[in-house]
Amino acid sequence: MTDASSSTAASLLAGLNPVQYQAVVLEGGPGLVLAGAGSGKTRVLTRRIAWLIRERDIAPHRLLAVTFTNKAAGEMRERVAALLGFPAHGLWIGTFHAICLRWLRRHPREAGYAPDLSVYDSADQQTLLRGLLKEDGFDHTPRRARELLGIVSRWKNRGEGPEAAASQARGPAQQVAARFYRRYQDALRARNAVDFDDLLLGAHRLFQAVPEIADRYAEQFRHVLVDEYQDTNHVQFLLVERLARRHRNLFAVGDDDQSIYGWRGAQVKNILDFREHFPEATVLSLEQNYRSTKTILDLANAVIAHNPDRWPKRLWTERAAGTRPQFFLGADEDEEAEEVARRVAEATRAGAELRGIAIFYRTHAQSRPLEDAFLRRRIPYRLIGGVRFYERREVKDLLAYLRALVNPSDEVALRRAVGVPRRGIGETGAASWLAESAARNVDPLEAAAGGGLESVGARGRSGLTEFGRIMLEWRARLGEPPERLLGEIVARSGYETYLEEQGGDWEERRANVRELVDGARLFSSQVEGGGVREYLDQVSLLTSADTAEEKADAVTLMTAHNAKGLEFPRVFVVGLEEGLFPHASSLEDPAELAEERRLFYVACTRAMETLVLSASALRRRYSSGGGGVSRFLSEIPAGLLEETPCGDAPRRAPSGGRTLVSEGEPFADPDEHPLVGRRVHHATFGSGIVVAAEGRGTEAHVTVRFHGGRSRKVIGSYLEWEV
DNA sequence: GGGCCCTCGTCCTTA
DNA sequence: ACGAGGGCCC
Repeated sequence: MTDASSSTAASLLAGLNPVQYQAVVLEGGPGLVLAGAGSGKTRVLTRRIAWLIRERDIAPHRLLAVTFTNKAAGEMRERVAALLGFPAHGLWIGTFHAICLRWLRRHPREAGYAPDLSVYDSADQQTLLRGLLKEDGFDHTPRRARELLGIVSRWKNRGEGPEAAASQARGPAQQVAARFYRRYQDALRARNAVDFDDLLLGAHRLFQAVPEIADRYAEQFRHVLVDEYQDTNHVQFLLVERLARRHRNLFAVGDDDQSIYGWRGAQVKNILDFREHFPEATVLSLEQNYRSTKTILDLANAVIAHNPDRWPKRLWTERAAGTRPQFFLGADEDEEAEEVARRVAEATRAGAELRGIAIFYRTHAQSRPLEDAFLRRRIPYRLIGGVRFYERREVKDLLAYLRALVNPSDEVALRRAVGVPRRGIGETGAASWLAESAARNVDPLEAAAGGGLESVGARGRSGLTEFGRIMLEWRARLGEPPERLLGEIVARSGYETYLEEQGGDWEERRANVRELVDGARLFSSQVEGGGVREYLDQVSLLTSADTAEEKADAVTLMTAHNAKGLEFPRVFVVGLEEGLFPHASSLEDPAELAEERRLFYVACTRAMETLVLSASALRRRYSSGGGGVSRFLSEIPAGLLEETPCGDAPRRAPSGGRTLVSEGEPFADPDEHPLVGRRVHHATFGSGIVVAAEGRGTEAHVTVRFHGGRSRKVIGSYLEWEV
């Protein structure tokens, strides 16, 4: 489906089915388009924007389009330009977060912030909250901080402040969260910082506090278009409702079956109640799927049918049945991954392109065995998400310098910057420095440069003074392009030398540092007037998909959440086990379980031609093998899924890495080496994994699940044991 | 005491 | 990859 550029009006409407057509040309009030998976909603959105600009003469700056990722925004912008034959300058298109940040930058005072505010990512949030918890003697483990931040985030996404939270907090965790909600907000404000939720909330408060500003935007935006409407939260609803109040042209596109962000406050309710909020709304339903073969669609439909409270619809296709989706069970995660890699290799021998193949999993931690398997077979892959480039330590270290320069109140950034490279200022020294600066009401960098801080020990003082001086020098040069300042920081802070001294994978880290500077250079060359502030804004709102290398022919590995909105000819969904997918934390709650099922539905409906599902009998980290295969598999009607063996030949000993040791050896100290879970090799049956054991030493009777899922009881001494 | 380096256990999903 | 905890050095 390529939208070729053309200059005739008809071409904007050509090739659309009747409902798509109606959606593109919808006028005179709000519209909700229920767009099933693969029903061409991106096409509808881009054609509609182009149509409004060209056929209805709406100036681009009077259109606001909200997308779910920056990448989607960029692609949509390009497609619209291609349709129009010229770029739509001035078009407001981006994620809610990016657009809200833009408003906060334009009206910081009215929103209650000083200019140059910092955007805190989840790591910064944790650093901040953990500090507060520690101060008050509360549990300040990362896990606890994450839990509390999750609770606070849900309040924020409902638009509830600390008071409302305090009055409704139930149970010990919520009460602690409510207590620290206020303090956390105060701490953010003191640092002139916002977290991701505050971006939305801040814009909402801005519109409430200064209705004239809201009215101005509501007047400006003749049309407001929102993609992935099922994943909007209450505050986002309030924002679009406010912006569409004047012209009533809210155009929402979404699919209640693909709502997968309930845990961060999204409410399907926004779709289900659309008619109540906008009684005059036109509701259209896109039910023809153009993406998947019939069997894949049938499978997905069968699973999602197990969810209650759905907007009634039935997705259909004209496509042929195609290849029946397959399932296989690996003995453990390594074997499962190995089988995925084997099938990928097989597909490429049959002519498949690697870029058309994707592997989806529930959690990032599952990528490791897959990466290993692809590395062993020398199959190129690209990993989306996981440890993202801009979350790497060396990258965050250097960006902390820029943040601290831009926003002198950003203590999280100041502490980080002063600590790397080491300057003799540790946690205590930094705390004294910042406390004394605050008490004396002086800028921390000025105070540091002055060298007169009494509370900082003699040993760290010279390092701190030097840090303050150099930072002040750089701060005076904030008008320079980001790459020049970054380059300066790298060179004069001695950061690369520091990396080298740290050893380990320092060369890779140094490469990342250089890539960071190159990225900044690219930014300045592409963004007009793109200074350090704009650069920081951009990197703090990047999505994991934004940094992916597009051109490479490689298999794509990502979480099912990241898969939303994408499609691939060949899809693998791995790790289908109770406790993993559905995730253990969802098993108690029917609503969360339904969301897991939607997530599985999203994963399956990405597939165009072939779909392979898999699980492993034993998994080291999560359900520890007790969970069994996912209930979602049993929800698939018998005829729609073909059970296939996992592998055929006994595994050859991998070259390098693992080694097989001779019989008996691991039994030298059986107490230190539990037998269950060990990988073994048998002369006749091949390799497998121990699932049960009786006795110990060479006399042990062990049950082994071999390749292909067959289990056998054998004597320990007949096996080679992998270490 | 403070700074810093080492090892070891833990990690769901994200703008 | 990150923090906690232990040990070493100033």
